[in-house]
Amino acid sequence: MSVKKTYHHGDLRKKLLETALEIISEHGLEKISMRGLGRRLGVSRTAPYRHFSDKSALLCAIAEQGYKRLTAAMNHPNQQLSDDPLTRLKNTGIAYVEFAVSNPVHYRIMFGNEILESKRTPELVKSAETTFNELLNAVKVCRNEGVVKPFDPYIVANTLWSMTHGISTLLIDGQIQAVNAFKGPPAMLQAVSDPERVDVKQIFEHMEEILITGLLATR
Amino acid sequence: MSVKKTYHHGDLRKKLLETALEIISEHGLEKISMRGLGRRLGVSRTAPYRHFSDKSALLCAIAEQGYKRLTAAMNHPNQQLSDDPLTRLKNTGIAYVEFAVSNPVHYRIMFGNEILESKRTPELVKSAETTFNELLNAVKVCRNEGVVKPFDPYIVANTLWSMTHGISTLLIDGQIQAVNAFKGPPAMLQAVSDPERVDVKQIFEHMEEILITGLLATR
DNA sequence: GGTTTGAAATTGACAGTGTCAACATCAAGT
DNA sequence: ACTTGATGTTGACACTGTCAATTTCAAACC
Repeated sequence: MSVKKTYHHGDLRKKLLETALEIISEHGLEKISMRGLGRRLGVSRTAPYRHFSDKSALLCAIAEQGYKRLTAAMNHPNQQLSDDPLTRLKNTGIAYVEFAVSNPVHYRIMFGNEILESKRTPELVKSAETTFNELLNAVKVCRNEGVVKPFDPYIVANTLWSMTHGISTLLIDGQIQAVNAFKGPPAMLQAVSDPERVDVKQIFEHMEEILITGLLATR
Repeated sequence: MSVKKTYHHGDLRKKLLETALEIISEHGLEKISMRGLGRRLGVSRTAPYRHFSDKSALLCAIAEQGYKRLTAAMNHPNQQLSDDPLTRLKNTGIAYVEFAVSNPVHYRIMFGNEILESKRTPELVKSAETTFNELLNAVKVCRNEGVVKPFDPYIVANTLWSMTHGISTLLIDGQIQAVNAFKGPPAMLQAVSDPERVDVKQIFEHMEEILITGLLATR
């Protein structure tokens, strides 16, 4: 297994993405740098620029990858077994949150402020749209089959997205008093304090019940 | 009105916070720098360090200010006129979103990834907790008065927070296809494409209706 | 097979950053 | 008058993103 030291790396682009994710997982999003990336890969400091015009372009590529994986997760056959469109919608939501929890690095890049809106690549924009349309379709099916009130599907989709995104954020990095908030129900505290064992389904189901049946007391 | 050039600035700390907000509003969050701040204030590059141990500490101070204003907005008498606790809860939500829309710089710092979790100042943590407790209390009152199903108040509060946060994010910078999503209902398109005229109430009320009465079709 | 060419990788350079350590200034209290 | 502690300054270090000019080399073409 000789390590041949060629001038041309071969598949630097792929390695760059891989290594970027490694560095971010290990040392945090703020530590990633084009130069450091080159250093770690035994390549010059500007070599990465042959594959990504920008630091922003690198992050866009990671985010794009994230959206594609997210879409795949939401589409995964396991999520779509049921005949009931509402169940499928719910499973889509669970898949979303599960993706966020198990891919926090991607998720943070996808929805953080590191990528300026003006610097989003067309590919990134497109894959984000695809993801959203996935959710939107699930909602539309529910509506067409009459299992859901005839609200505007866009609004419903955005509501669902807001909630799942909210849960994801809470789970990933306990914004504001979120972590404390979860101290209420013991099961959730455990879930949060031991991220490896988050029972996404359980948490999601609580919120989902609220969303489906409504908050208002029935008297 | 002579400009006296004293060695000691006088109220540099205050000026630093003000100017930081200016710079971020004008040039974006990624352009803020301790050195630039000193430069703009006609002071040396390390002078800001006399008032904020860190760049992170500066951002924490801004975020803290944000939480305090947010709490005040949620507590504002105008929001709390009604006798109906559910109406008051709803008004609290509206106040939240309105705060986010009219203080996007603060909001982004409060909920962005710029401040590492490990670097949050105790003051920041405390004011964030206070804000969350505000919401939590509004929920508890609803529950105690029986206008809301007896769900766990922590979960309800987190659900509400997720939704309001989601809307706020959508309104502030149109994540994923959010902006397109709002193209559905014309009123919302207008709201989003002309941020000065966002009718927060209208948007919030759609989502709020879903949350209150539930998504499920009543047959 | 030799030559051309274009992608990939390199080095040098510039301007900017956060932050530390040593130092200067000055208002206020002893 | 003297000390002192808070505030502001300068120099320095090790980084960063990114540009321009340059080298290397594998593959395509005659």
